[in-house]
Amino acid sequence: MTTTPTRTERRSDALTRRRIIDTAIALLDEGGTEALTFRTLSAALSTGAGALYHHVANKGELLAAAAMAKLTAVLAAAGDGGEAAGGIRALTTALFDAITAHPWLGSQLVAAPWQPAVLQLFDAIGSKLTALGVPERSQFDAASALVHHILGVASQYDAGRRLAGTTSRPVFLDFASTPLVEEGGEAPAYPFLARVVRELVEHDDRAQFQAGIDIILAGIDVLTRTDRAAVQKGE
Amino acid sequence: MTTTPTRTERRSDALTRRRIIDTAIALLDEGGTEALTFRTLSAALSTGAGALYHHVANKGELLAAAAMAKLTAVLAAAGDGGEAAGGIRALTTALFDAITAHPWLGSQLVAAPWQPAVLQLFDAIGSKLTALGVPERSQFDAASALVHHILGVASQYDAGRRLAGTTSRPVFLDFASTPLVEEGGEAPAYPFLARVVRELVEHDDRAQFQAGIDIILAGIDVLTRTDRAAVQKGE
DNA sequence: ACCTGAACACCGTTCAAGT
DNA sequence: ACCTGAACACCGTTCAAGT
Repeated sequence: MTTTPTRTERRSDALTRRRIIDTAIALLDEGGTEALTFRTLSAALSTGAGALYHHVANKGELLAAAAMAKLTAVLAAAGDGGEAAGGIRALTTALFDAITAHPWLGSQLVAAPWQPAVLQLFDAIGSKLTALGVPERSQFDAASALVHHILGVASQYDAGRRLAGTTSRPVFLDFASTPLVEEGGEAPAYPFLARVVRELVEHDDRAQFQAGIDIILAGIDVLTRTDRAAVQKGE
Repeated sequence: MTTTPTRTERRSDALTRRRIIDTAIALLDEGGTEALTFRTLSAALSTGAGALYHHVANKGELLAAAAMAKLTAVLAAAGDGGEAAGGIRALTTALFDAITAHPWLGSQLVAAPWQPAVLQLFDAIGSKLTALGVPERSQFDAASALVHHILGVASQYDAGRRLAGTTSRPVFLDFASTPLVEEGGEAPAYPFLARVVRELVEHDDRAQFQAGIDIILAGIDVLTRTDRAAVQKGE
């Protein structure tokens, strides 16, 4: 109960980089990207806007740090999940759920894909591919394909959330596809969209995400078999 | 030579939606996203900033219209490319090249994935999948996976370009991966990254993009065969 | 060394006033 | 109906002045 305060952190409300990032995450989780401002953040911390610059370089670095903290927590919570293909599915699904619950995370990963958070994600996926037996020369392409799929879905989801403010998604899709389909009079200008528009509206985001992962995993499996066959033939 | 001017467009410099969008595209192509402002745009058009709002609703709509115009041009220039898997490769590669040459296009597609431009892209890819013989129930997932991969790569590329302003990419990657790898003392914290970091730095973006497309196409092929076998068995 | 908060240099957008 | 351009309500960031 009587914890001895350290020299650097006497009071629990001392302004520190960790506390800034945690508060930023809280604001982002509650109100999305637009809720985080150096003004709202400094107000939440009961300090001046300029004070924050003593602990973070700028807003980009702050967002990257927030994303890194969040991603680390998500990956840790997801656990190991095993080393087979199921482990990759568990990891990617956990990430999808995190992005769904915290859309700002997805948009941040997409906005700056070279940030540490994305590198960590890349590494987590790549390690599992190695354990899965994917040949060395294909691991990089395979990991990239999986990460790109996650980033692509992440961008979709964040935009969908932004849209939700103005109109519900099914309504919007109806609006978006109808003029395209009927344009031109006779033959539909966008035949494929016209045919699958019902699926577009009614589909389950999560199931579709996993279907995409499965397609990529199947492709990776083909790559692995091809490579093994080539090795056996002596090349 | 003596073209009769229409009633609505007497002078060639009349302020019109088409001219606004074309000028916006020119600014974006020259200086990237940050070069397009209602102030720079109105200056380039020799008009007031407020005048633009008589022809476009807001900046989001302007960017969506610019992306749509650019994408339509790209898809038209790419031609049909045939209906087989090679047609999809031709189409996606043309898109990659367009995003490489005009990074603002990629970031705009990523920022608002429900915009007409993305729907058009989705349709173009979906139509080719139909012709390729992908079973009806899998077309949506397959098209989504391909579009997501394109969007994922698009986000990577735009961010890479933004980085290029401060430091070259190889240097940045060295900076980004080194502390991660050496952290912790003995065992590398990011074993996969440490192993493939050379590939990360030296890889060819275009080849990697195509490798990703090939992985997805291989996965789609597996899906197609599985479905055909199921149909033959009677289900 | 850290914090304050007014000030600066931008944005997108609006709107009374003109034509 | 269209255009003008000053004004408004925001941003991220800086910096002299305090403690």
